[in-house]
Amino acid sequence: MRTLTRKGAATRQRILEGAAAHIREHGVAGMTLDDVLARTATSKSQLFHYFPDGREELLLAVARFEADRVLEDQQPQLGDLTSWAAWQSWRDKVVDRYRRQGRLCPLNSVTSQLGSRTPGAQAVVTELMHRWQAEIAAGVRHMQDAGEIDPDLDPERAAAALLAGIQGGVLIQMSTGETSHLEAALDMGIAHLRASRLASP
Amino acid sequence: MRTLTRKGAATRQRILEGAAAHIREHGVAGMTLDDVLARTATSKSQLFHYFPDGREELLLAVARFEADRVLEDQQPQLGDLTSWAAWQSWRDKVVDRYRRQGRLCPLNSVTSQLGSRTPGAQAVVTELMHRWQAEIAAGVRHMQDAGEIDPDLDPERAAAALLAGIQGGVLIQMSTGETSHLEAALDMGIAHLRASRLASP
DNA sequence: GTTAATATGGACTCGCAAGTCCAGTCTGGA
DNA sequence: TCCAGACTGGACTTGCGAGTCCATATTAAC
Repeated sequence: MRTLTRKGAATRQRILEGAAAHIREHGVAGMTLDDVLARTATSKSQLFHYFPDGREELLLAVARFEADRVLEDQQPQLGDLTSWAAWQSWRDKVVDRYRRQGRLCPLNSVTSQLGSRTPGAQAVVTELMHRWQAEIAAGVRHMQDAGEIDPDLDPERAAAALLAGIQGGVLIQMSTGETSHLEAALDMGIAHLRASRLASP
Repeated sequence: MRTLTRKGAATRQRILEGAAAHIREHGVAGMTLDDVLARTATSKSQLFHYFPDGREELLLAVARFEADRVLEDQQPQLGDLTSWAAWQSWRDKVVDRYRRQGRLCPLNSVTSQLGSRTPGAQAVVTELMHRWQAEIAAGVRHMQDAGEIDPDLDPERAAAALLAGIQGGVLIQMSTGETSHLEAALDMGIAHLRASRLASP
């Protein structure tokens, strides 16, 4: 794949997005290469032309694609956690995003299929978590500078806890279909940040 | 499968535990029925004799098996959250359990394979979450009765948030291999409970 | 001890889905 | 205009793994 013509790039993108859409609807286990071909009006040779390593490479590309969407979907709020109102607005956006997404999490689906071999999938998720945590931590620091959060609180550790709550809330939603755990985790996490200033002298 | 002889029950159990062990090591995607047969010294006909619906039924049985282990592994601490020391002891046990388990979560693996069809798998997880949350909530109520937690706090909601933090911490550990998020979530959740009494008048 | 149900061995079928191959078409630059 | 390399169609191979079948062995109850 030395160079891609405009047409080639478009085809590659069509395959990628078609695979992502199919996975969002049916999960990874319910996706066959032929499904993707049918949905995107392409042929086997095209798929292997743009993804020489076949299914595995395609799944990895989907993982990257979905990982990027996760953070994008939280902007601009996530990048601007500079007031309690902004935090609340971000919280609502996260809940709304995952409520829309429904019971299937493409990223979890893909990574748990690729599993421990193919370290690439885990690397994608790990990087996503780091970037996500960094953005939250930046918000915590900003509120500390504004005197709204106890300056002794470790921003990274607080962000890690909040992030874990989000992940768990989404995971539970995948089984129960309810977002109540996600909401409880976010609300408790934010409440803890707000209360920290009062608790410390 | 009207009645099982003692020998039959033992064989069934051997197959079940063999499958569970294989999944813990290689994930669901890396498990074939022949793998299980080889590992447990049984034959195809035996597997289909005890699990007439084949792979699907076996996976569901593994899910139940693992779900039971999750709560058992937290006892007796989880059932006796009656002092802050007990909470801390439970927290340590949870972290230790998942640190031992490593990067593969059998339950997540199984449910994400069985997916949205086979509602049974989701039901198993949902029930596990409910029981788990109920035990935590009981601990919260106990501490409220003891005057150690703000009585205005909703125990179920607090338990839901704490549970979400645990799930997310474990999920992140599956990618990163680190338990730091799990620890941060637990510590923050418990700290929030402890601080609640001080915050309210 | 007889008999009916239960337990076991292992060969066989069969379909699916990943991946290969080659022949043919299009595109862009010299 | 021409040609090298990019793009496309689709038939074909291949292997794997779930599930079936039947013959045989074992158990338990009477």
